[in-house]
Amino acid sequence: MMQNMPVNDLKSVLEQKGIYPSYHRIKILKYLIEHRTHPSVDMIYKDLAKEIPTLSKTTIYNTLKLFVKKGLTISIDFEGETRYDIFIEPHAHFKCVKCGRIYDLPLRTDLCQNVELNGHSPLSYQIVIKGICKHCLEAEGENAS
Amino acid sequence: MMQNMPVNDLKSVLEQKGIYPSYHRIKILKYLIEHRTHPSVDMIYKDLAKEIPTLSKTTIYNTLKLFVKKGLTISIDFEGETRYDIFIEPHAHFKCVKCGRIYDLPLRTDLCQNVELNGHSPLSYQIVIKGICKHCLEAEGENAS
DNA sequence: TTCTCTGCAAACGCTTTGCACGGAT
DNA sequence: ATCCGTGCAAAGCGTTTGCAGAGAA
Repeated sequence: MMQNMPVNDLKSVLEQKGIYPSYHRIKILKYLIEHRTHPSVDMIYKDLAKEIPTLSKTTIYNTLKLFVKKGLTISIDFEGETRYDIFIEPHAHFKCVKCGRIYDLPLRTDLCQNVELNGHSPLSYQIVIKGICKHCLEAEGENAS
Repeated sequence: MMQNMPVNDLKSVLEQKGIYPSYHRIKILKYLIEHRTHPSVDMIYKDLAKEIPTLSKTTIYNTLKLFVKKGLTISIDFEGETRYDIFIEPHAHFKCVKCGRIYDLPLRTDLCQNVELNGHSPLSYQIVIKGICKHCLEAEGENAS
C-alpha cells in the first residue's frame, strides 16, 4: 500500500492540475495514493482525523469535489455513498456483497465499443459489478470442507 | 408509451413472481410498463398521487424494494437517487448531462466477457454512461446554424 | 383472528449550504 | 486589503424505520 511519494512530488501533482497544494489537500491526495480501497469521505475523515484533529468533513467534501472537477480523481456511486479513486484509466469496479470490498477490474476493450451508442455522445462512464469476491469464495470453500 | 396491458395480465405478472397483486402494486407495475423513463420514487409518487390521493411514498419504496427482490425490476443508482426499470435483460444506461433523460443502450456482447473478473463471481452489474444525448446534440446543431 | 398491505411521522445517513474565521499573497 | 482554504452548524434530500390502522383470507 505504502508508496512513500515525497511531499514535493505530491505538490507538483496538484500544481500541474492547477490546484493550490495546501496542507490538507496534500494529505488527502497522499491518502488516495496510499489507500487504493476506493474510500468514502467518511473513511478518509476517520483516518486523517487521527493525524489532523481539527480536520472537518466539509474540507474533504470540498477537496474531493475539486479533485474530480480537475480530473485528478473519479467518483463512483454506490447505493447512497460516493467513493473516490485516483486510478483514472477506464476500468470496471467489482463490489463484494459479502465483505463490501471494492476491486478494480481491467477492461479487455473499451466499453464504448461494446455498447450501441445510438447517436449519443459519451463523456464518461462507470461500470459496477456486484457479486462474491475471490477472497470470500475461498473462505466459503474452507468452511465447507 | 401507452401499452394498455389489461389489469388481469398485470395481476398474473405479479402472481407469477409470488407477489400479491394489490391495487397499489398493480398501479405501480402499470406505471413502470407505461413509463419507460427509469423513474425515481418521487416521479412515480407525483404522478400516481394524482389518481390515488392517499398514496404514500413509503408504499412506493416498499413496493419497489419487493419488485427488485423478486426480480421483476432492476434499480440503478444515479448520484444519490435510485431509478427503477422493468427491462431486466442486460443493457447499459445513458444519462444525458444536459437534459437528464436516461436511455437504454443494448450491449453487443455480455459485459462479463469484456472484463477480467480475476476470480470474482458476478451476480449483477450496472453500466452508466454520461454524456450528451442525440436529442441535445441535434438541438445544439440547430442553434449553431 | 391472523397476516400483510398501507401510510404517517420521525429518524437516519450522506451531502450541500451559509457564514465566519484565519492564513497567504 | 483581498482572495481563498478551512470548519462549524444547520439545512436539504432521498431513504428507512417504528408503529398503528385498514383490509384481505
